[in-house]
Amino acid sequence: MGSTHHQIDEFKAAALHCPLPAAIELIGEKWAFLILRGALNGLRHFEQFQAGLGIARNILSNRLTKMVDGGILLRTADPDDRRKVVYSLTDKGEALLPVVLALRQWGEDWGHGSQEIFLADQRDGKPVQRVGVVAEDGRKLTLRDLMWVQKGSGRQLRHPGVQTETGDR
Amino acid sequence: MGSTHHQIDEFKAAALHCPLPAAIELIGEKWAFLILRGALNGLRHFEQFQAGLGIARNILSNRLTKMVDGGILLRTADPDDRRKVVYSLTDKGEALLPVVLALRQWGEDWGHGSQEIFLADQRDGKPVQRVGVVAEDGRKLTLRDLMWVQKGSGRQLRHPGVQTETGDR
DNA sequence: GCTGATTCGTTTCAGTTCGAAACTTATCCC
DNA sequence: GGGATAAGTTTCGAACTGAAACGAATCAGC
Repeated sequence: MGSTHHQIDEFKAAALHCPLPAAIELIGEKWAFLILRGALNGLRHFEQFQAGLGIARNILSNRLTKMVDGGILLRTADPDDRRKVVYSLTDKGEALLPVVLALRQWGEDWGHGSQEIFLADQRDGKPVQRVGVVAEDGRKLTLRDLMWVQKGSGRQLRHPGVQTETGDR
Repeated sequence: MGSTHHQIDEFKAAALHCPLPAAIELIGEKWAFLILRGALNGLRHFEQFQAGLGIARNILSNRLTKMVDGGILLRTADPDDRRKVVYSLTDKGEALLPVVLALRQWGEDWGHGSQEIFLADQRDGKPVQRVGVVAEDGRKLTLRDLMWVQKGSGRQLRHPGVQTETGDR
């Protein structure tokens, strides 16, 4: 039972209650994420998503159903044209905006296609701040500034990222 | 050519230069994202990822290679044990922390497994702020507070999310 | 230096998912 | 009524996934 196994166990224990795997089941998939981006940008109908994203119709149908079931999208009949269905974001879906924007900014930063467009505050037209991890006092934090703390006890658990290397013996 | 097609064209034009699809190719996939989470939490070796995530070995191998090729992970020989390989996050990989944290917070907010652990500032042990979209003046913004603006021209392009409904005729 | 265990993969193969195209149903417009 | 449009569903070959077995290199003990 060396350092390695202890670390895996600790990780697995923490992962048991981690909300990430469930979240990833819902939107941690190429098309689901692109559908979400489309919805955030105003796409609302099946044909819009299909033509806009270039996704196969059966896959689109499948993903929309999953996202509706997952509470991200709302499926309603279009009152103006009953052939159409309106897929609109729920509050839960809109709450994913920071995730999408964070990934978008990351992509811009690291050269995955730059952009001649930016997201701005409607009130004054000024660009929004970068999404980031911010301390209570406003300092921008990086991985090495962070630690996990257990609620209640306040016990410090582990530094994410930085290794203790020869930690236990 | 009604409102619908115009909207698709506009979306597709914007999507052409959007960094998201490329970013999603790299980490917009269940296992890649979980590997990233593992790496952010200190996993470094093949066996750690395999046992910690419960991923099939061939898939893990494939994903690690893609993430190394994508510049998110660095593959180095372990100097202390040449059987081992160290997978460590590059700066580009660490820069994904806000994305992971944003998704984690979203999962917590919307009931995908709560957590008795929180991420804190090492300096004072206080929890980090919520990740979000913030205006230049510090106001927290929602989808309806935003608009796209073209760089240079300053031309306002579209409100994300909210529809003009009967916009063009 | 021999033996067995560990680490990081690769190979194999059955099962699942994906995707392009054709098809179906309901609705709209004229 | 007739043609077009919207939202799917069906079909079927290609691609991907995952469990298990296998393989090469290294290590630790003796």
